Amino acid sequence: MKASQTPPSDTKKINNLLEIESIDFFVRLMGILGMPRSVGEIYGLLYFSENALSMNKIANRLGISIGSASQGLKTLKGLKAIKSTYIAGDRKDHYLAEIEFKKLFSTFIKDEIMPHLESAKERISKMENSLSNQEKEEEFYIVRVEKLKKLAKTGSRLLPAIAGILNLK
Amino acid sequence: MKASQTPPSDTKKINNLLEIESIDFFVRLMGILGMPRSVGEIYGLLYFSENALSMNKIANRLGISIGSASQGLKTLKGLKAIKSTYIAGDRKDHYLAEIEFKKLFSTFIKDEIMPHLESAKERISKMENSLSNQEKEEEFYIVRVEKLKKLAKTGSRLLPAIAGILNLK
DNA sequence: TGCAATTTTCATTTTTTTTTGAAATGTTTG
DNA sequence: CAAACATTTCAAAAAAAAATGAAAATTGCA
Repeated sequence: MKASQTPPSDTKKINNLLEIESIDFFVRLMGILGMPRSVGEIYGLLYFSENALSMNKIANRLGISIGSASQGLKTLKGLKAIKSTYIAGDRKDHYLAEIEFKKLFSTFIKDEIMPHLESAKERISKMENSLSNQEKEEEFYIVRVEKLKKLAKTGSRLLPAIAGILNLK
Repeated sequence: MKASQTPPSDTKKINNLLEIESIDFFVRLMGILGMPRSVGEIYGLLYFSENALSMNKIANRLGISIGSASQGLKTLKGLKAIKSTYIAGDRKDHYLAEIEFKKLFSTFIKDEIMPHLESAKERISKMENSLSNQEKEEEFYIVRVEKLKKLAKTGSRLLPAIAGILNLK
């Protein structure tokens, strides 16, 4: 039990306006990316935390279960949105926000969106195969399938390009 | 009651492989955009339908309630992903898929994402205001707030740019 | 205008997703 | 290596989102 230096306020529930706004902000942002509330909360808390926080502190301050905290941290690690640091003389893992958002977004595109594109291409092939010989002749079906192929192609170009742009800036 | 021309197969449940694949495809695509299953189903059905379908036919073929169908069509109209056509001698509205996806995506960006950006900017201001005088001096807080502002700015540039690219292609 | 057809709305139900927390697993060090 | 601490897992509970369907509103035409 270390209690030498007063911990700023890491131990109790979130208190100040800044944290509340930050959490609110990231809960919404993560929400757009389809991430659960807890993921946004954790990131929002870490974003304005000057020192690394352990899982327990995070769960305590946010008032969420350690199960949620564990799961949320795992997700954030996967997105490369946080990093762990080792704190001398402490057994626990401690987490810091990765503040380069480009990393978060490009990981998101690469890991969450691109795989969909791959399976989309397969499904488009299936559609082509399931066209009857009659349908294969019809302008209507030809155009629809072409459009889908073009969509997949555009996606395959555009998404990595976006991820790339993010990595420059 | 009109029954002069045999309706292709609009009346009964979805049957062929092509429709199944199409629905599957668009359910997933709409899912990525955070839209409920019914929205993807409706669009997927319309996408390979050569003739316009009424709400009732849609609900019937998909086996969903008219409430869902109504709500889903409303969403799709909002996204400009479908258009209504008038069919002579029929009171009902009939719907066709808008196959220019660019329209769908740019509407999505404009209507679903950009508004978030606006409120994000407000929230960033709130964070700035809630910094204590002490915090205002600290590098740490200055950097974090700056990063957020940059994020908002990048979003404000990049998203409309993407919508623009889609509208050219 | 009045009526029947169509669509929308919305309280309720169903389904899906997220959270919880206790047990299992893993890890460090005395 | 054992025991104390930390983390993960996962079945069950809670919460959130979506679908249902009947009632209300709207629409168009006779």
